[in-house]
Amino acid sequence: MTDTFARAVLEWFDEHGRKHLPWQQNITPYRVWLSEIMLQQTQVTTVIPYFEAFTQRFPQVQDLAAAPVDDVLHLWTGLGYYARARNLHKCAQLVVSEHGGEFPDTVEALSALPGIGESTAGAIVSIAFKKHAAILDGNVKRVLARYHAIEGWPGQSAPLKALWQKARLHTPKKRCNHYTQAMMDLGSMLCTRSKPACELCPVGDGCVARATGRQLDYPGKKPKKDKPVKQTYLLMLRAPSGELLLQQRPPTGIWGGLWSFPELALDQSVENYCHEHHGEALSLEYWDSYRHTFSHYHLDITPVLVQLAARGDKVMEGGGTLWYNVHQPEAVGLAAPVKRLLESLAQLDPLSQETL
DNA sequence: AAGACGGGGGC
DNA sequence: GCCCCAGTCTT
Repeated sequence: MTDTFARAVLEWFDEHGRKHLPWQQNITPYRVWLSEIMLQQTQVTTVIPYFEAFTQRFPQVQDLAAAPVDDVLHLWTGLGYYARARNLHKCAQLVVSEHGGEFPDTVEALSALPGIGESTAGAIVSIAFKKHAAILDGNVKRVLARYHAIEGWPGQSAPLKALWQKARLHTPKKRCNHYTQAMMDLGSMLCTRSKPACELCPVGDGCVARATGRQLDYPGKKPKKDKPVKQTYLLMLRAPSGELLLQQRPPTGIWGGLWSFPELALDQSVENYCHEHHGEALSLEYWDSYRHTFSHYHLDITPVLVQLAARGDKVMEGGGTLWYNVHQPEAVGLAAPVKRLLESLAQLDPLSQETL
């Protein structure tokens, strides 16, 4: 029997829910999976153009599995959390090699794949396979925390466990796909973080937070920590041809697998570094510093444009380095600040397109 | 259980 | 500026 909560949510969905998002058309497990991975910690309006680009470039999971990981990171550039892109690629390869190119249809099997946790698995099972499974993403957490007045920050295990219990309790066996979509819509359209539209809410009557006027107290906030500040030079080493030296970052950590400018700690001498690794520098241009903030620290970046006298043979070609022509860009993943700097350099140096 | 992991948008 | 977002993985 469908409980009254689910029934009210479904009724609201029929009238007001979103049904025209790109991944809601031509629904397949591949498209649902791709959208769910992109939507992890990322908002719908940001995701849409990336989803379109990916489905155009990789229409089937086999296309994604067969692509070089650099192509995947290139298309992912700007979305953030780049481990998602690496896991996406690995997952596609596993679906092809271990599952015959078809996504499994159980939470257990899906959760075993890289990048898919219990909530994403539940979303795929319910939306793509139309089977019974619960989800618990940021929207559902907010709706349920308010409705049931669940105290505490969901990053802690007790509140999280309580929220999962309520999520499973309310998830109906019938129309589970619509219910899953409906809860996400409810959270993003009505039960918003700062100005919930409780008067329009289909479950407002039973909501404890509304009854007590404490909507904004739920869900509990993450305890804040001071973010440390790190500082770095980003060296834009320019060859006589105008090309810029990029290095590939290690697969894990900040900007994992992306291509970036060589970094240098602020207490190091740019002059010495350049001379040791790249020979004579004709000029050094220190650009204005700016702050790039991550979820857990601030990075104060000082870009330095270095005009090299020669490309230099101390840098090996391939094996983690490349010379990047801003007018003939390689299909590689770039961290957002690096992409912006390269765009500035392209503006600065319109002549170099004649050099190739 | 806690920390790591991006970038963008709302306010 | 600060906060949060269609979470997952590692330690």
